Amino acid sequence: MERRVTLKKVSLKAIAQQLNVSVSTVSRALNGKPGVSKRLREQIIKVANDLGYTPDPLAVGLKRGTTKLIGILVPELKGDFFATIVESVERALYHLGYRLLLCPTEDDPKKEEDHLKILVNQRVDGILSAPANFRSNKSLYEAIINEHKIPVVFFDRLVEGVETDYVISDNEEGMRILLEYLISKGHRKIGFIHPLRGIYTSEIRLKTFLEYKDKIVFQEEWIKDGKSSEEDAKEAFTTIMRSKEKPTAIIVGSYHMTLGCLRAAKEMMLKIPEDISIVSFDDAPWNEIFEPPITCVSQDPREIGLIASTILLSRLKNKKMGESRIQTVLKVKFLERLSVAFIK
Amino acid sequence: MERRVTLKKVSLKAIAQQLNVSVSTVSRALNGKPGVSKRLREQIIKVANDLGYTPDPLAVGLKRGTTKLIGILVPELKGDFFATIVESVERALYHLGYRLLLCPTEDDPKKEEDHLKILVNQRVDGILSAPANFRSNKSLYEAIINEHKIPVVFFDRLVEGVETDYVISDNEEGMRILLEYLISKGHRKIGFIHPLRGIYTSEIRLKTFLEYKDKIVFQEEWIKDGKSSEEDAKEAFTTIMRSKEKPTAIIVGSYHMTLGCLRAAKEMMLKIPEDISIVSFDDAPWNEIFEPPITCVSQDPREIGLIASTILLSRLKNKKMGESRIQTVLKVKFLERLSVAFIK
DNA sequence: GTGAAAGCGCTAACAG
DNA sequence: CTGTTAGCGCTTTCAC
Repeated sequence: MERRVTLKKVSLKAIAQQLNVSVSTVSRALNGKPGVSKRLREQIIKVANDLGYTPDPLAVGLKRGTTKLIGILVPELKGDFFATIVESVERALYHLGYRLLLCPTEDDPKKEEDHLKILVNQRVDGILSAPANFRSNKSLYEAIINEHKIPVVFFDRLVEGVETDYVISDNEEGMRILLEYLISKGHRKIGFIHPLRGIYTSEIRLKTFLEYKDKIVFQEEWIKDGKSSEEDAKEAFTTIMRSKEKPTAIIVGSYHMTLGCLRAAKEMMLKIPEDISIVSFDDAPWNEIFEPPITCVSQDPREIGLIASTILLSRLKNKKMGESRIQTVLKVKFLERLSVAFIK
Repeated sequence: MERRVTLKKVSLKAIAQQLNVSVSTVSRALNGKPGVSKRLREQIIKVANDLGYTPDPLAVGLKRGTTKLIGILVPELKGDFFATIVESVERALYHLGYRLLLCPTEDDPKKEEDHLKILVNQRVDGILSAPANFRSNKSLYEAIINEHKIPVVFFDRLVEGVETDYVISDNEEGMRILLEYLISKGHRKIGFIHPLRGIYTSEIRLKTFLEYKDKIVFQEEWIKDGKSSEEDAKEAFTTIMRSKEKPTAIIVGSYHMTLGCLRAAKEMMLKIPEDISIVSFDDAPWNEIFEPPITCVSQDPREIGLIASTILLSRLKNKKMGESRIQTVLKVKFLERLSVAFIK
């Protein structure tokens, strides 16, 4: 009794003809609109099922202006964090009939802009975005929200000044935890390899780091832009560790870059934590398996994805939730492992 | 001289009115169709640019039956391999104006089926798929290809018997390399934790492993279904290493599962490779950083994505390439590192 | 070379 | 309750 597997193009018209009724009646019946006799409605539904009817989303979209498409902008997919968020979002939206238009930005505001314009053009119902830059594309986002009335929810990052929903982690707190921990372990000479400048999380973490200027031994050469990439972080790490005066600990601003730093340490035959202590932003499955396991502050990407989806969904349902913004800041979790030495 | 950032709904009609010509002329002009005077065409193009016109993809799709949408089915995003493929595909298709509809299947044929039906319904122009199962959904795929005429390109995996393009890796060869290597290192007691049964790569690797039955010490309890998951692999590994008679080496059928095995080894205080040798399918950035670095056969996800996209693109261009199928089998690369001991 | 008209599949007034 | 009509934005005959 297998369901027909080959759903040939069957339109409202086909159903209408088969029952000798008009297309509009069929439309009403199938959409649960009032104004169709119970008996006829049931017949129509039956025929529709038998024929394997599914509405043409293009036609519906054209007419109704709603596409059941959600655009999701992420800098990248590699490296578990954003991948997990996207998976989580997909699971939350899937059963409600929404589909994901995937837009990797590579942290390039220009590519982000292109994607955004296309999403508007495609008439997506909503947009989830981890923006490439905390300043760029501000007016574009505002136009999308205010003029095109497409709900936008930021996650992990945001664009400063854009009034909309978001779910991010407490990056200040994350940096403070890491710093306080290192200090408590006796470290004063502390370096920071931060993510690509311009990214919201990079700016916040850097800003918070700089607030500790006086509590630590501050040295310009120990602060480097790892550009969110494994290679650049590797180079940054190497440079720092080659300088005359070395730090005793380095804070690494993201999981990709942690890989780069570990690679560099390995090549330089540096023992962690004996020769250099390392702590990192973001956890990953392999962090725990490394020798030594890496101490870090972590965010839960699954939760971020779920919350972002939930917020978007409520906007979608409730077009007129008005000005009340849902802005969530998640606590980070501190995972103490073995990558930090105690300094006397 | 910034480009207008807020492209309000501007249609062909708007342009037509502004120049006092008909909509059809504008359409022709903008689509480079013959039958418009050079002068008029230029004017139209200018006005279109000034107004920031972009064709409505829904309307175009409805009319022309082409949507510039590509569906991509992957089991998951976590873990770099498929994430990198998707990124690579996106980069290849992006500049040609194609967008990705992301469909994570979680290796569930039912979810795969749902996604496929929706993709057909959405009238995607093409489908890239790493199918969840080497048998399921065969007739659905065939219907999509033959009846709906939507080109399908399999990557990494395929569905047996479905006549279409694909790009996969040489899994038999991969398994042979691993096995021969272990044997050359003196191993005879070899276990295998394979990916979820039913997945193409799992079946092939298992089949090839079994062909070595007579050249190794074969033991049922050393072969386990790691279900492509970290947890299941961890449990499988633990069980195997608790059995009375232990293998000296274990082949792990995918990168996720490698993490699980390493975790298990750590918990059981097993030293690699002294207590147990490990080799793995698929490489990952962290494989090299582990202590010891993991010996493996690897495929290049970037290349897989690129080839798959290229094939699809040529199908899209050349609807009538006819029966000639492009079926690519990529060589795997063997990366010898330090996770295998030499057994006298 | 250009315009008018039909229609893709659907929804939503407006009439009966 | 049901059918007719119009139209979403675009492409594509078919006339002129």
